[in-house]
Amino acid sequence: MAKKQVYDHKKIEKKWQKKWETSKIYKTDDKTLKAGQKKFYVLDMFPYPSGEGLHVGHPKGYIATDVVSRMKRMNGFKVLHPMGWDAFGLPAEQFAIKNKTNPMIGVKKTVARFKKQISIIGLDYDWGREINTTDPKYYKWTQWTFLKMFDAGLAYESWEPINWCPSCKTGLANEDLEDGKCERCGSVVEKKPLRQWVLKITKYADRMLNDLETLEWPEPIKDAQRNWIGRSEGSMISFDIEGTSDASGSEKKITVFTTRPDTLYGVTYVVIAPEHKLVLELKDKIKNWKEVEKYIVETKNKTEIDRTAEGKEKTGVKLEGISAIHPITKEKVSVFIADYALAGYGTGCVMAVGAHDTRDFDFAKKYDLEIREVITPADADAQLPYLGDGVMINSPKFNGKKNTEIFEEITKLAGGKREVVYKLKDWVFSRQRYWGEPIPVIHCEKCGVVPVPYKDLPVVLPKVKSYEPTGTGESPLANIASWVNVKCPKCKGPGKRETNTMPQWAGSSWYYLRYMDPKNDKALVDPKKEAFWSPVDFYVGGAEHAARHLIYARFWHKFLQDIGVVKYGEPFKKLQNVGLIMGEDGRKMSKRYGNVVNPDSIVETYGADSLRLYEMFMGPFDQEISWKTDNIIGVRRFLEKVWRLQEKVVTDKKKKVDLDDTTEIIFNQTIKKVTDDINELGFNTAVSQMMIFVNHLEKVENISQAVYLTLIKLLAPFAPHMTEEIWAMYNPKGSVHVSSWPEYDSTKLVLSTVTVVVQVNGKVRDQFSAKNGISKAEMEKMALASKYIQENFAGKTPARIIVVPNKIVNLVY
RNA sequence: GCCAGAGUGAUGAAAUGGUAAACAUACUCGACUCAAAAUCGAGCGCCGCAAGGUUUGUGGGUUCAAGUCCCACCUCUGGCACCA
Repeated sequence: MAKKQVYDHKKIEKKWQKKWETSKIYKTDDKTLKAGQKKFYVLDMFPYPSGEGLHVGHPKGYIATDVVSRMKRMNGFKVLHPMGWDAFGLPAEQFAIKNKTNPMIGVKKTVARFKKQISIIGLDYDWGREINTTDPKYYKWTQWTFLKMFDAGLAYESWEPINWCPSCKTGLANEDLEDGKCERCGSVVEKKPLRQWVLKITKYADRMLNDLETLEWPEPIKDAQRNWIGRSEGSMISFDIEGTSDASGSEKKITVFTTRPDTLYGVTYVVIAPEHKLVLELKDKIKNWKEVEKYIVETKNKTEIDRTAEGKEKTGVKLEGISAIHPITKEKVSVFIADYALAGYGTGCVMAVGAHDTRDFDFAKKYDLEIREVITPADADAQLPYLGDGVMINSPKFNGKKNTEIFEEITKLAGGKREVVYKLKDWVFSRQRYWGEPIPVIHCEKCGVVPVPYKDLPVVLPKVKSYEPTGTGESPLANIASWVNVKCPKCKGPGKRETNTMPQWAGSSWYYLRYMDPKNDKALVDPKKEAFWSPVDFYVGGAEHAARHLIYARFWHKFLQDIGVVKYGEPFKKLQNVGLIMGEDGRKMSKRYGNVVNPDSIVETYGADSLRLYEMFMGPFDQEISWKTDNIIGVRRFLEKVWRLQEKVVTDKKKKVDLDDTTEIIFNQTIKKVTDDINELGFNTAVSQMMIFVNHLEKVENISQAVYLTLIKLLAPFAPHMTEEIWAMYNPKGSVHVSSWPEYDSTKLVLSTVTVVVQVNGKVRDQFSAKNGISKAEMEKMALASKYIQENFAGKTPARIIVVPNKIVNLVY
């Protein structure tokens, strides 16, 4: 190659980013969608555009999806790789409060900044599909889906307690609390019940659980979802409360849910959650009511964090004067309230078996209650509480049986029934804040809750003077009389708009569908486009969304399936988590620690291609790794080596360049490894394989154009700018990014000569080279003839010989 | 407390049960240079002058062979809703 140019990343990257923009090579073509076409929808969890801008950790996932999408495009797939903004939520609102400007303005600025930072990295997004959850044209459909849920009876109003800071006069999320105190002002946080909109996500618990099996997700994430949904099979069993029979003779009951009905004979007391309504109903019979009431108040003022932070120490109060009747033995058992029972799970009541449950054991020990063993452990040394399986004792009719085999029978005997219970709670879907989608309903004195007619959507967020919380717990929207007061769509009488807004999760629960058809004003998504692109083939984002975002989106999707908007039952077929990039000091990148590195400066100094390559090379993709600017020089050197290889490329077509054996093998191995590794997200090893190949090519005198351009193709997804520049030198028209992905010759992956290791008792002692495919017998012979064996074991016959073809002969003496 | 993940050179790391440390950074020495940078070459787990020995958090086990599988433990990271 005659031309000797320096690798000038600034010039090259600017030039191609511009060219790609004008040539639109990354535009997703959906004019002609046919069923048989290969499609690949690859998606990043879209960012919240904060004022701080991007640090080098953010683009790691974007670069990975970019590498994958570029390879898929070269493989002949129709690729959908979009980007957008999840821009509702607190930070923009707080910015607005501070600057007294509409959050829309702040969002515009931060989006522009983010987009610029993302753009200089050279990602192949189709920006024609950019979406923003705060755009009324977008949230029209968020509101539309809410109305559909309302129509389906899945949205209801309920009084739910929130964490309330009496000094800031706002509601707080659990994460805004520190030891039960407001993170910002330190006041003790109270529980305050507010009227909320709630979505019946629990209706989908079973489906969400079962369909997990169909997903190619990391097992830990599936586990997190299973735990979040928390299905348990158990028994509902009732204990009569002594002396509470009414006129008809039936008594008040304490109904417990238990996963261990087999331990029923071991019940020595019963626990009711302090906030359970049954406690109030029993008020007149409780002799120590004052004490009980005090405990209830204490519990109420504890936040959930507080309640859980207490760790092992169990507290509770005995309800004096109250006894429950054991449903089988008819024995009297005492009744406690204790905050380790939660009203929100199961029935809110627990049957306590000190001998076979850790919490019950701790509690029984503390209050000196009887502990009655009903299962003999398989292991005689086992200590109480014994949680495992065994043989029943102290349980008439069941003694001698295995505990695992009596669940049904004992439940029946106790007059109970088997039931399935979920941990999953319905989704509290309203926020008393300004910066969110207005919930599209109207409250009418006569007609009650009336949905806004579909034709009136979107209900646009009005401009207000103050974005501050009102102090009453209501959204700032409540202060805008002109917006709040409307006619009831039904009776035309006076009505008031709902002033609660939706949580940030709403917009992100379905955005992947909007990318398929971003400009559609008639429907959430065109059914043909949905049918073609669904599901998302590959979804990448942080593991912190394992439970919340991914549960909400799956719920939302399944609802849309039920009303016929989507056909496929799951939104995200394959999921991969990005490992965080930490600061050089090993801590999270944050302004607070002063360890933030911006991509802009790295791109300036080393180039976007080096940044991309480094983030892919630095380690396993899903692992958390510390950033190290010093190490970028390694991938930069690699790119320069690739660039310099041009000097060895033979362009004269008459001159034939033969591949020597070794080069040919490494060449084919490299194609295979890079292809396989990208598919399996082993980006770091894909890069190192290319390094090995390039290091080898440096030792070779001449390189054929075909081999060089194949290398360029393999490298193109990682370093799109430099490879495009090199490609253009040999192919003035076209782009490497729409060229075809290389294939390897599977007959040329192994050298004709292999090194065989001679081991004695598993330790390496000698080695010899042999022809690839050498027979086992031949290997054995050569091993016995090796120098080490001759010198140390001559004449001795090994007790055993293990031969691993082409690799190892292990002699056992 | 529960759930999940991770412990390998100075550092980031690699390794279908089959030669541990590929690739890269840092470092040392050398070549080129008046010099420096860049580049190239050599070395680089630990002990040892060497021969050799030894090494994947700790302790056991399975196996001809263990970083990899099993059991127990320790440490770190992330998540959590004491879930009956």
